[in-house]
Amino acid sequence: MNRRTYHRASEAERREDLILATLDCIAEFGIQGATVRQIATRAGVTGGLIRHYFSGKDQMLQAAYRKVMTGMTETAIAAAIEGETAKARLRRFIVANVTPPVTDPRTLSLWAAFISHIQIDPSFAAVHRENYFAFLEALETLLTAFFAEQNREVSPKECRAHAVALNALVDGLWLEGTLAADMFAEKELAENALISVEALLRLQPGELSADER
Amino acid sequence: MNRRTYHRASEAERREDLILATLDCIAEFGIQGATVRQIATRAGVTGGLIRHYFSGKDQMLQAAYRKVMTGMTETAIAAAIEGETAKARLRRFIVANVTPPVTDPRTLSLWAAFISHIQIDPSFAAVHRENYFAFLEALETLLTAFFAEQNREVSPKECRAHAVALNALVDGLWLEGTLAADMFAEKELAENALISVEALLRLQPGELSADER
DNA sequence: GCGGATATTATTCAAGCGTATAATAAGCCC
DNA sequence: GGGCTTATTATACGCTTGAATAATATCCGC
Repeated sequence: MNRRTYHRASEAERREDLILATLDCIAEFGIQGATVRQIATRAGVTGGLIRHYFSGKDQMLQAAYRKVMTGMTETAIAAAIEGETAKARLRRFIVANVTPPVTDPRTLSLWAAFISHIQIDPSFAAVHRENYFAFLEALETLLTAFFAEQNREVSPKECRAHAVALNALVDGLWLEGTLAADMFAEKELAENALISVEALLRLQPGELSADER
Repeated sequence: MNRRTYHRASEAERREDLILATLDCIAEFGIQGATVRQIATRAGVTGGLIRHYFSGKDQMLQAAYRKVMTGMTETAIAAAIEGETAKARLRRFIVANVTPPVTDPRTLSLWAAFISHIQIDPSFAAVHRENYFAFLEALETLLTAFFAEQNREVSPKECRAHAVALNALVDGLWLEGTLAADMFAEKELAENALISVEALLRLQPGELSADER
């Protein structure tokens, strides 16, 4: 007859906990295994609470998707701004995307689970689109600054095409490197990424990849 | 009291039907919506039959995963062998991977749904690995032949690195082009792919992308 | 065309699902 | 520290799930 004792948390805190628990469950059991009860258990609460913070399970999943994507993009952007020159910033951005914590099997599982829902639920498509544009724009900005720094004239159209190709390469290496992590040493993947990027931009070999710090 | 009339199909035929129905359901309703009953309905049979051909739902999903992946790889390989020179074969292989029917939202949904299960179920990881190797090896073979044709000496190690980068680029463009199909004209994506590949291989601009048939 | 083998249907089962509602413990204000 | 608000628990509900079983329609060899 005795109820569980509990702590009344702040709204922000509780929502965060629920979202993190959602991601844990999806990563561990798949989107099928991420049930309301499982998530609640993981968050240390009871199932009913979810409906107090979200209008339903679907809306919570969507919030979780946002969290994953902004996490990935922000990690790479944060790494980039540490660089002192445009070249260094570009370089750091690329490397961050093929290096932990971005290359993480768990993150990839989550990403894929959400991607597979894009065609089914339009609200997931919107989240994807937001983040794709943010990533592409970040890349384009880095590129434009880099070309300017090199006194190299590149039309906006070319710049966009380069951004699309770089985005593809980075995404692809991220996939490969995370799914077949045992095949690549951590440095190897980053090295390949830099060499490939300098080739894509028609730079001199070593211009990005040479081990300058 | 009257039972449905039905047709006794051959094992191969029935398994095929069930697998196709499984893919339909995953694409349409997500992996959550791909229930035994839904799949059976789609295949025009009743639920119980699934257990007659597969030891369980999971094994059927795995068979469906195999089907999707071999389909994608084989389409690209089939396109490649039509080429007369090594260069043409490489070119056709690349283009096929960023062109319908490979760039198809449905295929991407399926692919992503399965990818998200790799970390959960080791048997899915095995399927992924098989196909990743097959794709990488196909690419490596095409590349080796191409370099030989060009009388260009490239060490096996370099060749492998190039294959990894090309694989990444192709996968990434496939993702981008399929998820944001409205942003790219069909030719535009293939054009970008070819220009990027020739850059990655340090070829002369236009060496692959110039509109030779 | 008949009989036997079996592919397929029909039905049942227990478990788990997302959601709704009512009871209650927690913590802040005065 | 007593009362009010409400975050949280507890419980119940109606459905759906994957799987197991029994009944039966189909078709092949003869």
